[in-house]
Amino acid sequence: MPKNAAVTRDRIVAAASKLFYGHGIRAVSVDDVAARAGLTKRTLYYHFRSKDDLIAAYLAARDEPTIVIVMGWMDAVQGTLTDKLEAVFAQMARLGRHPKWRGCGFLRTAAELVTTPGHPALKAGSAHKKKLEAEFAGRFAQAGLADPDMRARQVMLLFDGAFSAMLTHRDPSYAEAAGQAAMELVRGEKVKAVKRRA
Amino acid sequence: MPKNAAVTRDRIVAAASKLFYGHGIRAVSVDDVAARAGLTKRTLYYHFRSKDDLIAAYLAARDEPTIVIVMGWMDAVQGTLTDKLEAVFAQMARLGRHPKWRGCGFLRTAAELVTTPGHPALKAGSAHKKKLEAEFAGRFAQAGLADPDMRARQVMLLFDGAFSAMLTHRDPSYAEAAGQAAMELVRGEKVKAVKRRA
DNA sequence: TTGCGTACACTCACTAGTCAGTATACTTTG
DNA sequence: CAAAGTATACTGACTAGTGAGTGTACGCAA
Repeated sequence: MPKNAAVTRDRIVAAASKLFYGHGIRAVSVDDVAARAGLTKRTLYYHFRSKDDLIAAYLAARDEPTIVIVMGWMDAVQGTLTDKLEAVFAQMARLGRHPKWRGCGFLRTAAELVTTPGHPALKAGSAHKKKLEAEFAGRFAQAGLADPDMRARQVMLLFDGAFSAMLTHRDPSYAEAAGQAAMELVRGEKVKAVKRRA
Repeated sequence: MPKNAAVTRDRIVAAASKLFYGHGIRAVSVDDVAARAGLTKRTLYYHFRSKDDLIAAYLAARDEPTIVIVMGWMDAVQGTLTDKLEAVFAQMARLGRHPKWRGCGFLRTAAELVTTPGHPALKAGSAHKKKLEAEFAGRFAQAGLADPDMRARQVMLLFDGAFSAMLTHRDPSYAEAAGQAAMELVRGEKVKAVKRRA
């Protein structure tokens, strides 16, 4: 029974997402993805030109939902900016405690594909991180920080550092340490913005 | 003419190091390493039990030299602690500008081997990062910071975050941003230690 | 009845690891 | 001290399996 092409495609991406995130890009074969999606490799190649295309689709599918989740953590908290930042990193630590957690899919993909500079998945990863940084910057600007862009960048560095350290040491407390640093950096900056906008 | 075993072993590790760092663990075959070392795969398997052993040897060989380099950056600077930190991250940015730079070998290996929890290479990676953190903590304690361990951890988070962001965006300026954050965190802490030690 | 979506069976290159055997150097023994 | 034996360091050819990607045929829907 031929299904709607978009539905099948989504099923393939969902299978790829589970496997690529869980085991890594190179560790997962196209056959594995096809089997998990419940169809043959030939069908997969009908919907995707190559494995590289599939990898790019995997990260593209993770972009928006990830940002919604992280910003959801932030916006769910009623309180000061530092309260919100604390929540973000606390939630990150919570994720890190889950047995199926395998770090940041974007960073791990960047690490694996480092030798193929123009790869669409790498562009997707870079764009994703920049979007997240911009979201932070927007929140920081609204809260009146003097240099919201700089602070957003610093928080992103702590964010990615926390991912890396949690992965390296399998210890979620690194996320909390990162949260403390983020709070401290932002606290030192508060309320200066009123003088700014000339 | 049979050579000294240690010499050959070192040549294999050197070849593995170049290839694993340059292309990634899974992207490099045992044949590739053997060819680069100028011997046959069978000889490589005479010196190493498995590819996993070779991976572990690769990271083990990078541990000490890496720490010496980073701490060398720090100790080479005559000046305040913040001057030293600025230098560390500036040197990091300089590395990132090199065309052969491929991020942090330890972090990339951790990302690739994430599905094999007990892997000796992962332990080596974790131990390496902890050692570097301890080196920072030692310097911070000597400089009189109130909580050198916490600050060292925060600096390591920025350090690994800078690696990740530089790799993601191919932009060394992230290391400089991380350096600014590190300096700010440490500056807020200075000289409190005199009151501490009860 | 066209063409979209699917499956089976296949290619060919590559992968970790092994088998059996060899040349050289060191050690033991008559 | 010379011959025989043994450990060391090494090789080429191989196995058994996996990798991405493809040629072709078939069924179903509009």
